[in-house]
Amino acid sequence: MPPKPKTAVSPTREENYPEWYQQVIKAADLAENSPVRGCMVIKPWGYAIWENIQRVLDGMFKATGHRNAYFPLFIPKSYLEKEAQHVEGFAKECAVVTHHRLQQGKDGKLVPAGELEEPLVVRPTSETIIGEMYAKWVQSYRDLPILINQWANVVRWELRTRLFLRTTEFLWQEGHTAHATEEEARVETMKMLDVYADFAQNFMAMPVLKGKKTEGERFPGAVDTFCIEAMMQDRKALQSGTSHFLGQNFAKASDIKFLDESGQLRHAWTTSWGVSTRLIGGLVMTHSDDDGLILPPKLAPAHVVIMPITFKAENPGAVLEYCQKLAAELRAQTFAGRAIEVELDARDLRGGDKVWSWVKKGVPIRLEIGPRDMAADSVFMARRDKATNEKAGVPRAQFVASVAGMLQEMQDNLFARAKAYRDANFKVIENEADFRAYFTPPGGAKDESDGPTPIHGGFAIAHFNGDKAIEEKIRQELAVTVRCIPLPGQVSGADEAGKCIFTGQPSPQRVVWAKAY
RNA sequence: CGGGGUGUAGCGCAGCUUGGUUAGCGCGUCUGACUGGGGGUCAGAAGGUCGGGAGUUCAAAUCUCCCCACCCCGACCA
Repeated sequence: MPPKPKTAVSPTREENYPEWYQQVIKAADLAENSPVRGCMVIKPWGYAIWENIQRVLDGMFKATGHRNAYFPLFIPKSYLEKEAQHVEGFAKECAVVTHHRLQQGKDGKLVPAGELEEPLVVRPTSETIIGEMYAKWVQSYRDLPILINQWANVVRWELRTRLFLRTTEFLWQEGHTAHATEEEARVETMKMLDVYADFAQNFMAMPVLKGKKTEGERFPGAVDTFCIEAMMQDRKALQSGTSHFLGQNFAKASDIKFLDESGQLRHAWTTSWGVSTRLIGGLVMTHSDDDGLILPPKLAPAHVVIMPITFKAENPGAVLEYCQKLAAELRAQTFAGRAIEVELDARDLRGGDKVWSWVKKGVPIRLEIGPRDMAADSVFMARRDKATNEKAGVPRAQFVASVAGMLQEMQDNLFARAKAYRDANFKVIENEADFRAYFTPPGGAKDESDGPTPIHGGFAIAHFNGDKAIEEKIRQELAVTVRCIPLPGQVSGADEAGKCIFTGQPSPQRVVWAKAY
């Protein structure tokens, strides 16, 4: 029997970060791998987080004038072929439906039959089919803008997958808008980028950088791709949301045309923007520790868990009743615009198991309530953002009155902690030698073929003149890429001109380099 | 699709080189008792086509051949 681990999750982040990530997901019961390779089963606790993400974002989309609709899962192959770069970008990872029926074969097994005249592609994204519909809906400038979002699943046949971060099928939302002018479409692109940044920082408590992608990292078919980039605890970057200015590329491919005020026939300008279940991976890797998940209160499926301690109570029923009454009191409180969510866990489990199960699930506040607490009319409280054994008795009334404030404080603490970590691992780099040293792990391991490399590096802020060949060379040699060209004011010192650290050529500003998911 | 590796109980593994009675171990699971505010102890129980097929042999988890699946690395990616 191996020695009992000191932490609820093993290995620890330090020991093996990728494995730790998997173990946190398992310990928190968020999701598991499915029988279908590369696809995941999102379990209730994980799905509840997604539902909270959906609820908040959906409200933000509605508030910015968007409406939900739903477009088909299947896209005729010919649609995908309309935009050249788009084809190139997605063709290699499409699931294709070629038949519509199964028949019993000679050996009794089912074989596909009824071949389709035109194969259908399972959507990897919906620009093409939505464009096709918009072309019908738009005749006049009076029909614009169209501001639509859809919540859907998409399939990208990835070769290497990781729960939440990259799966063959994933859930997301994709906004698709069409506008009469370039200016309006550009404003829309930036507006939604701001919505994502706002959501990431104020709800996920995940600091993000807003920036623009380089040509190589751009969405296939887009004119400009903007992104929010977050730093995980292994100091790698996670692209957490994207907003694309598509110019007239898709409007031309799908023939979205309208007559303007002067009677001129013009192509519309379109945008698209999305975030996915990958955000849950970001949530895990931003806040969690070696005891499991830590949830920002605003997205936690439960804010408070109450565990009645009834084993040596003379009257267990009274303790339970006290807990139920407390739960009702708490539910009457609001936090961040919704009722406080309370779990009352009266399962017949040993105390330790029960407590640790909620620690691992990341519930912000845990209450253990036994006869002694009831007698004192108090609660015995622990917070997930503090040490597990740091518990204290608090008078019940005081706790109820302060719970919302405490949750907000935890939300703020998580953000502050994540931001401090990110800022501590931001480094302005002025020459190539320092750059290479920064991204070379201790011990000098080149890649991860001999196991995970120690946590190292971070976000490097360095001048770069945009040479694609150099970007590719750095990617090959160091597995480091330009995560984004930060928008003005996002990174202090990034906006000034200088010289590219690789070529010495003039560079208009510094860009953000990092290893990425 | 190239290189490497692994398939034995729910999970992790031993056994295989040197074939030999009812195939083991750890964890987990279930039941009960004692317990219990840092995940406890004891007793008992369930659970296996040894990835599949063919062959060699008196005898195959073990040797041979074929097939399948999965994992890791590379190329590609939200």
